[in-house]
Amino acid sequence: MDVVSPELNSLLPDEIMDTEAIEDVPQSQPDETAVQSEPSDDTSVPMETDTPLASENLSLCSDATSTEPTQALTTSATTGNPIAVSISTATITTDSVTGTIVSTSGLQKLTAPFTISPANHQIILNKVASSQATEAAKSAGTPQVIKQEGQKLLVTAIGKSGQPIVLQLPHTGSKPGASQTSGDTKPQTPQFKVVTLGARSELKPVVGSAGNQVTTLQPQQLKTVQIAKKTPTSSAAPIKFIITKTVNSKGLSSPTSVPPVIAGRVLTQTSPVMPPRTITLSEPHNTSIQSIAGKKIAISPLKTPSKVTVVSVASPTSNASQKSVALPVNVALGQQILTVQQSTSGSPVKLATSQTTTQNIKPVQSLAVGGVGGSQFKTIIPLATQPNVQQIQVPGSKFHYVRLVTATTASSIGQASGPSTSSIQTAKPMVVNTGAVRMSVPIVPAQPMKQVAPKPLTSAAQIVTTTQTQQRLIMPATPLPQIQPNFTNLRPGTVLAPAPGGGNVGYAVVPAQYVTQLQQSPFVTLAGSSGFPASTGVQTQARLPLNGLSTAEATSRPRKPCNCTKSQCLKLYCDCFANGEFCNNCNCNNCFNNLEHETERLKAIKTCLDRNPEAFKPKIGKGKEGESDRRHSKGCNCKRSGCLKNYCECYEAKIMCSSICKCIGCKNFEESPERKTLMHLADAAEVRVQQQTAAKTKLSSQISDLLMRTTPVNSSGGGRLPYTFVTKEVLEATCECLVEQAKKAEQTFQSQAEAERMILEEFGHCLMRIISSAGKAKADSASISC
DNA sequence: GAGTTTGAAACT
DNA sequence: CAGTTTCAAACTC
Repeated sequence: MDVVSPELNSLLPDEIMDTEAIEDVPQSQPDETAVQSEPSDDTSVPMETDTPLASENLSLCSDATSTEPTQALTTSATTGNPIAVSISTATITTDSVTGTIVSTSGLQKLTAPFTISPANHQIILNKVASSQATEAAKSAGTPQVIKQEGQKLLVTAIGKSGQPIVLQLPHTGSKPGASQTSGDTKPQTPQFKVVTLGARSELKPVVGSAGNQVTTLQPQQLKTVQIAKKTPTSSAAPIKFIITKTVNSKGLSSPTSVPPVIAGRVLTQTSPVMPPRTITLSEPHNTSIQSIAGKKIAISPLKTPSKVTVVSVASPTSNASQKSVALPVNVALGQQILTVQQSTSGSPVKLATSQTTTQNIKPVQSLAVGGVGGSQFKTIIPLATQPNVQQIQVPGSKFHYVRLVTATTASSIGQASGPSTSSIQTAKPMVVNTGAVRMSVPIVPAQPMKQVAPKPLTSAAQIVTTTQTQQRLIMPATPLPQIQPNFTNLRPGTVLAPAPGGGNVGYAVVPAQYVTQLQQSPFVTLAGSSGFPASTGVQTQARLPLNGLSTAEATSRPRKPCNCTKSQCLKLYCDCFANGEFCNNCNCNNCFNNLEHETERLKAIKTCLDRNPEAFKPKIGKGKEGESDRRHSKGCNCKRSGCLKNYCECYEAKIMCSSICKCIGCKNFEESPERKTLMHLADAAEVRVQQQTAAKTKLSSQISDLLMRTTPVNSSGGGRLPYTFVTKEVLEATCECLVEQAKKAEQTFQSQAEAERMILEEFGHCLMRIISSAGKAKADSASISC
């Protein structure tokens, strides 16, 4: 299936996005369990793409055209330690050297022969990002280098610490959007695919050089990379990735059948001759990657294993004990690298990529799921580097969500330049206003995709018109039927996230403040800063659609700041916490509901969920027949308020008590006269307020208008009020008259009372003269007009 | 703004 | 599950 149009493919940026995947070791922290996706854990919130894919395979395969941009997919899994993977450089040359190799540490081996290509087409992933380090690693150890022929693939070390990863990207010869024709000249050049998975934190950069082992690949091969998600629990265990490469040559008929996938750590390409090839690096259980036809990416950690998850998150702590959710999926299409990293709760992990590398990295992620035989699914996710990736934590959810700042994918387009060499650097990611954030909507597996209406990007330069460049946030889906937000109504910056509570969550709106906090958080650092402007998103405070409020309602009103003093904002007493929000601009004391106390917060979330799995679900459910049937999920227990005060959750939600309520003396029912009276009073009060507001507005308008109209005008005296004639000069003259009159009284030795009388009398005369003048001017004006 | 009331959440 | 305590919001003055 072609999800992505060829044009879109052409738009794919040449740059490679730095990717990092962190996997935590679950063992160290007890808290982590709640947060991370565990392989077979049902409780985890599934993150799904809008459209679930049937296959779990992620294929990064370009169509047969050699012009396809190379794609690199990298995923690294660390064991507890934060991993920094940086792609320092990616050079693509037109050389069509066949072959790629992969030699990783002993565990991973590529048996398939590859021709070794020199330094060309190399992508280096290194933790440190220093070239020196890479060199050292190279010399010292067993560098893993995968070289492929033109447009071919790179593979990376997986799960081996200390193993340098070198990716060599065969050059396609043309950048997307740029002169592609040049690349087409080599039809047989196999398309390049890069897959790096499961690398541990200790990945050492290795520069792929000619000397490395190479397995020869058949030219004209279509390669599909499949990466399976790593189970978080297997921290020490080698990560298995599935990389499927399907080789397809343009000229040759690509086999439509998918080649057998080889699972295991070992990358093998057995028969070089065989056109389709599959390399599997994956763990058997979970594959987090899926392709979505709708160009949507979904992350479903647990429940829907067959889904593609693309998330890049910086994990908050440097703490090695963190668990990491193995969501990392990297797929690269066309010279794009998708990096997914997810960390678990725990302390924030800082991901640092070398400056050098980050510069060259493009913030675009592309996910391709693929079909064999040239079918392509592509999901392009613009990723921004460090400032652009932001972590979002939702209570109850076991995932950290990443907010992707919009980046322009079009950079490649703008680059008319060099087909032969596409430097990753060329396109600098444009950080678009955060308001343009686009999110993918969590979806229940069976549900149709939902997506937030894309918002036009406003980035200044290098913007591709394609909508796919927009940012998206991927989140787990949960079934909250009552919350079927109209996503189009969401404000920019609003993030959709699973309602905490897991299980059956439908949709939840996560306030953009999360993003804000994330932005502000030092922990959220993805790739090294490439000088990208930090996203300065508008922070809309959207609330979870609690209390039966529609999303629009929830988003339209700002959340009230809490005033918690004793709960540390980590109990459901705190509305912020209960709504799955971080405290922001609150009046609370000793607040732990923030990123700085993520560990405690996650623990508290877990505690709440243990106590009540529905704790974070909206209390007001939507009835079957519409809003009128909205009712409190548990019912209220009011005793003294008659359910006619805001103490009552039903009344507060503007719904009537139902049979499940246990309230005493309830007056909050349809026929209740008290309720009707209250409603009338409320309505009357509201009307009164509105009227007052309108009156004030009108009065203000009138005053303004009056002032405008009465402003002295030089042009004519028509319509001018008498006082408008009291100009400065007139005033001065009047004062002089009065002073003169005072002097006169003084000279004549008048009494004080008489002096005052004389002055006042003079003042009266002055006024009369002013008024007379005004009347005369008005008459003149009238006569003129007539 | 301080104090009181209220009922959900938390605890036993 | 019931009773009690804690807590923060709602409310009153």
